[in-house]
Amino acid sequence: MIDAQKKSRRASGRTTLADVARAAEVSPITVSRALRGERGVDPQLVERVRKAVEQLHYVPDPAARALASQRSTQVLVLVPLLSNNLFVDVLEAIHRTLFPQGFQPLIGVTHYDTAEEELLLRTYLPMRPAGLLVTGFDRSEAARQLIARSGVPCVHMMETSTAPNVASVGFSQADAGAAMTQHLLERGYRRIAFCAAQLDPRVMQRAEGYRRALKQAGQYDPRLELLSAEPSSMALGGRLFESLLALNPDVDAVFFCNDDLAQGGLLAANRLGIPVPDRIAMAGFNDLAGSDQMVPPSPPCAPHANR
Amino acid sequence: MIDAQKKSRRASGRTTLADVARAAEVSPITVSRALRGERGVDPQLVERVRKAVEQLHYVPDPAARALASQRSTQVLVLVPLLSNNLFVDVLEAIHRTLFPQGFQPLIGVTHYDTAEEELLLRTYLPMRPAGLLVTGFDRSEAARQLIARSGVPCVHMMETSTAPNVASVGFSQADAGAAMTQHLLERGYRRIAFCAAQLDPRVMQRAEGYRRALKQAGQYDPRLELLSAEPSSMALGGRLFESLLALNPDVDAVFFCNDDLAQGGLLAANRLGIPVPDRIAMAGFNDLAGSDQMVPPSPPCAPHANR
DNA sequence: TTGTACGCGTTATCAC
DNA sequence: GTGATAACGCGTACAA
Repeated sequence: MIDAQKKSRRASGRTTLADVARAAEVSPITVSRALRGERGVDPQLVERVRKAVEQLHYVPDPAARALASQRSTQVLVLVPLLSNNLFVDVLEAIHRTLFPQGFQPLIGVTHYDTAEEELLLRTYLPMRPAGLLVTGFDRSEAARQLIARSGVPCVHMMETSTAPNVASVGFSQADAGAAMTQHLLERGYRRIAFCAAQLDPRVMQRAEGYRRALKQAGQYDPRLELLSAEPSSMALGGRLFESLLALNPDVDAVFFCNDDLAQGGLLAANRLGIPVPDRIAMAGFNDLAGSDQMVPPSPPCAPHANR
Repeated sequence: MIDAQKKSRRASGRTTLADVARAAEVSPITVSRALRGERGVDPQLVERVRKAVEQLHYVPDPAARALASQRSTQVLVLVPLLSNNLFVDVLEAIHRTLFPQGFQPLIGVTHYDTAEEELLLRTYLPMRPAGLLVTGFDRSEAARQLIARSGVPCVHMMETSTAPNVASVGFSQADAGAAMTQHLLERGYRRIAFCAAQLDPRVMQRAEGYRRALKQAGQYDPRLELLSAEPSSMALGGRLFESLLALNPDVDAVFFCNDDLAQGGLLAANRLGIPVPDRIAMAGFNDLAGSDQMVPPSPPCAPHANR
């Protein structure tokens, strides 16, 4: 039994890079380079390494990697909710993109709470994720500094920014809100209400777009805005719709800030025997599951990107 | 400039345990013990350490911890889907329990695909998670062995097992399916259909319970079972319902294996002008969001546990 | 292109 | 109860 066989007191039993190196008769660093696909390694050695890896069933240790390189392969992704399918779709797309490249999404849920987001950042940033994806720009100053000082590359999702050194991917929520309102105006509706819940920044930006479009058309009436800070739900959509009708009997269209509210509003209208869209038109947002099953159904949307 | 100050070529700039040890004038291992709340450390030293940690803004390095201890603080959680709110609720409950205890859920989505689950295990088990939560018992033999050989403590969710050395938390899906069917029988329904999608193990177990109850009552008719391997959705629920009526005009009740199917079936009935439950009764499963907004609404459920 | 030497930051082991 | 020492498994820096 030679030296290489002597057992350490702490042996984890794990096959290590050094084991592979011995088997392939190269130095450990060559194995490391070969495994990470670093170029500039003799193809013959790469092949020797590959065989040794296979024979020994070698699997790299992520913790040792992270410690030595100061970077893990996890990508921290912070979303407000999982109960809104919009974010589930986003997470699926992120996984489909990252995972095959050797990165793993690490999901954190903020519940639209900046304090919770801050806590998640404090917990996960020390893991030195390879990247960070956050939702929108609404966060605590402390969170902003945590991100900046961590040095972890950060991309903002679901909103856009033109600020320098800020990466973002999304669309203008305000423009989208204005476009929806404009569409209703073009269909001939004049008393267009806006029903919203959650009141997160993106909802408020859509509200801003709604106002902009109506003011431009000279049709803006603040009484037609019904905002609730409650979490969005079908039940709330129904209640908002009933309140709206009671407060403004002359309303002829409703722009719900999210599809679940719209679904609830539509079901309430069905219950109350109010014809849609003859008596009142309804518009939703985000094309959530089930909207195509309503009575009347929402029109088909263009297929989502990145599906 | 003394020895302790000499800069390594690779200084990461990070404050380390050793820094804290110097500041608190104790050895590194004492800091380590104090921070992990190991008992048997002099309270005065613990306090000195606490102060030094605060002054230096020390944050432990998870990678170094994981490497030295062979255990991370992440808990791998594998669920089939995020688009079913049932699993989102489960994940929320898991987070609420683990996170305050210093563990972080690491979410993986299998899409009911055993190959995908296996790949996730191969990717994440090398991170040496502190624990593993998987959904049900339906997995590849390779996956089973990966789990067993990893030595990571594993709990199975959503189903139960009496096998030795198997930890599980859940209820009997078969018994639940039988109970639902029994309830419909007791209400006087006789031609009770079962509409299912996805056909994952838990759905099939509920189907088994459905059959058991009907056979026992002498009312079982295989023609009343409508199973589709498609993913569950409201749209599919509507289609299944329409097929069911066309194939079995005498059906007087439907047990949908999941609430989204039931919602779709109910909306289809509304569209077709079929009175529910007068012409046909409907039952769903899992109490998903929105079921209380249907026409007629689902009766209120007991509050979920662990909320 | 390949290798040597060492550091990454922490915890296990064992002695005191 | 506390500490010295040596891992843990890999990547960086620099030399050859």
